[in-house]
Amino acid sequence: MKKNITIYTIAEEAGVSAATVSRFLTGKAKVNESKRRKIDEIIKKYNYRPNAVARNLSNQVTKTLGFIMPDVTAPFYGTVFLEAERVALEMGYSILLCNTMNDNVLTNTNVEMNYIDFILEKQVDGLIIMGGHIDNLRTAPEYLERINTLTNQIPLVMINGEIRGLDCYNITSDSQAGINQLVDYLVSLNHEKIAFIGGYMDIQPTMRRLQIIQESLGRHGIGFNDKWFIEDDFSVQAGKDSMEKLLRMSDRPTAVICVNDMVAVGALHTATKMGVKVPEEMSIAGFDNTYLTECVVPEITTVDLQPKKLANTAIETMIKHLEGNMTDKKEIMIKTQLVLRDSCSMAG
Amino acid sequence: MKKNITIYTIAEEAGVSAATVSRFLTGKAKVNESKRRKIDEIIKKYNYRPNAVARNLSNQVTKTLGFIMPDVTAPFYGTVFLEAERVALEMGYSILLCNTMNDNVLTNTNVEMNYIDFILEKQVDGLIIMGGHIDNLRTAPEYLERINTLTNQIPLVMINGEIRGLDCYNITSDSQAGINQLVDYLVSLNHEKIAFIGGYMDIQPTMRRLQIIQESLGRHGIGFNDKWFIEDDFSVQAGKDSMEKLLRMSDRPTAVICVNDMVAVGALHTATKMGVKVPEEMSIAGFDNTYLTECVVPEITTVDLQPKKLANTAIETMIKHLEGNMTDKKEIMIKTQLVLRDSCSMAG
DNA sequence: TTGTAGGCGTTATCAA
DNA sequence: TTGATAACGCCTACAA
Repeated sequence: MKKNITIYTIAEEAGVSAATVSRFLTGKAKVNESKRRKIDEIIKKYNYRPNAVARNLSNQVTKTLGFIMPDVTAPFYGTVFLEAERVALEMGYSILLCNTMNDNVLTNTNVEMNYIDFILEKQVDGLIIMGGHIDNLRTAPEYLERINTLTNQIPLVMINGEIRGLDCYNITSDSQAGINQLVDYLVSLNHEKIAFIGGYMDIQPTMRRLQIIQESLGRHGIGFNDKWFIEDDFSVQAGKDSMEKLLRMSDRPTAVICVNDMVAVGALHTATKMGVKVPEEMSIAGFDNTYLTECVVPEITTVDLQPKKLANTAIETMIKHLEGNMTDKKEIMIKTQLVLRDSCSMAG
Repeated sequence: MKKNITIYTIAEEAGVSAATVSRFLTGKAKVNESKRRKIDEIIKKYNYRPNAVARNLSNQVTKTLGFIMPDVTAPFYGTVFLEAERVALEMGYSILLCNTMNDNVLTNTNVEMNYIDFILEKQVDGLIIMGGHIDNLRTAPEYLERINTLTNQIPLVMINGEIRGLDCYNITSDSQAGINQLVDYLVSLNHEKIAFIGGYMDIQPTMRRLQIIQESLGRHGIGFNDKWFIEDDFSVQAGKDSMEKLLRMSDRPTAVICVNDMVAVGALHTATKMGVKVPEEMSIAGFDNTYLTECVVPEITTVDLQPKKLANTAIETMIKHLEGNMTDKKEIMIKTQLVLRDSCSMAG
């Protein structure tokens, strides 16, 4: 049972009080030059590091941000997280990450709620939530209630969440612009039979995208065939399965917009395997502009959601808030933009 | 400045002492049924959660594991992390993740060393390190020194690290079996001109894999042409560039083993774009068996490193150690295995 | 079964 | 500029 090296160990050996060592450590008050050197020496001798737990308790601040998301493993989420971590670190904060993917997306909100409690117990200074139940159209009432009380307990930033009337910051991808560009582009390529695959109907981003597509098509006087909305999840496998369904139809679309790049990659995979040439016989477009789009041939045309921008806006907004530089703007939109690659061409 | 709700708030209102509330919370001692109910009621009324920071300080234990890796965004690492998080959570631990990717892989070890200090300050109970400098053949001496002292400060588990003589647990992929299978397979397909691309020469996994390939080929009486080892990093782009170099050679290999799946996907991308048919004209194999291999056409033959097994072995070993159920086995090998898909065929 | 008191490692206040 | 001392919120002997 060897004793911990604490600020007292250092103080004693340096012949000063703990308070002085503390001042040396925080740099918040002057310390005599000679004592300063002595303290520094002892600290090095013991390889002493201040105990962050004690420090946090004393300061009532942890310089830690909770980050809840479905799954870092998905390229889009991963990119957002990595950038968030980078920016946070730069600003002296660290991130406590929780993946809720194991939670059932459509029903059980227990995991996510437990995570929230779990994170709060750790006394994070702020909480960032991306994706997940937060944008489920039929969010369980008790969950909504929980989120609501949450906003009184801790500063909250939501990334692409959709719950209205919540007292928190919302960083949102402005899908409108990107989708309009995409639809205009497809129409300019003479596509009129356009499908939309992937995503759950119950979840806002899915519905929202579909809606905007429909409106956008409408502006060109083109209708959307409901049969060509194939609901599934957000995975590569979903893309594979959905594309297969489309290809088995007697009346096929000529272009497919996918709810994200993973689905797009899956769709491309199936089309290619079934001998349907992309883009000659079938155009495919994705969402997110993750690195996946550049892994496959043809490379996939997609809508860039600027994950890094999303991330650093979220972190900076949070930290500004925490450090008292309040922003009055609670709603921040991040532009999206069409990225042209090789997976779309003239409708056959 | 509203007051925090503490164990005292609860105690007072429930008409008991803080100690009793604490007992209720930890369940480590009996408390009278009626008081028990009263306490429970007050806790619910205030939505009270014990402060983990204070608890950690008091217990001298954080139930938190530090996890250092290069980049969660890479599918292999991401999978390992996610599984680690899952298992840890199940066992009552949480994970503090640090990505060192921003650190320059070949030179600067400062970031990684800073991360270590940073994590130690947070008083994690154990540290898990995967990839990174840890296996650089020419690790800076001061870094080695740091790692060495580290093993005296905190339990350490390394995943696929390669520093010898360190007093820590090593969870290592037994590449041998998988690679032998792969080489045997390629040779059985009549390949004799086999290339190896991606990875840094200075890093153990790269060198190790190359070595095993050479030995394995040797057993078949086949030599390895050094010109066909193309050094680069571990990215998709590396695969693209390396394949292009190979294809520009007058004397081309007929099969390419890639240091990981990302490189393999990149290699496939370039081959396809340059009109070289895979696998008919060029066989490609990867490493890791990440989901990427099933995103592309043809799907990629690869060596499965069992990332989940790696992860839960690491976590379980660590927690067993922490909770006193010492294991004497410090070196644990995880089997690897060839996974056949569609990217290899008979040498033309 | 319960309460009191001291400790976990820092920081901050107040005198000196 | 420095040193005592009292928080910070919880846990755990020890005593009752």
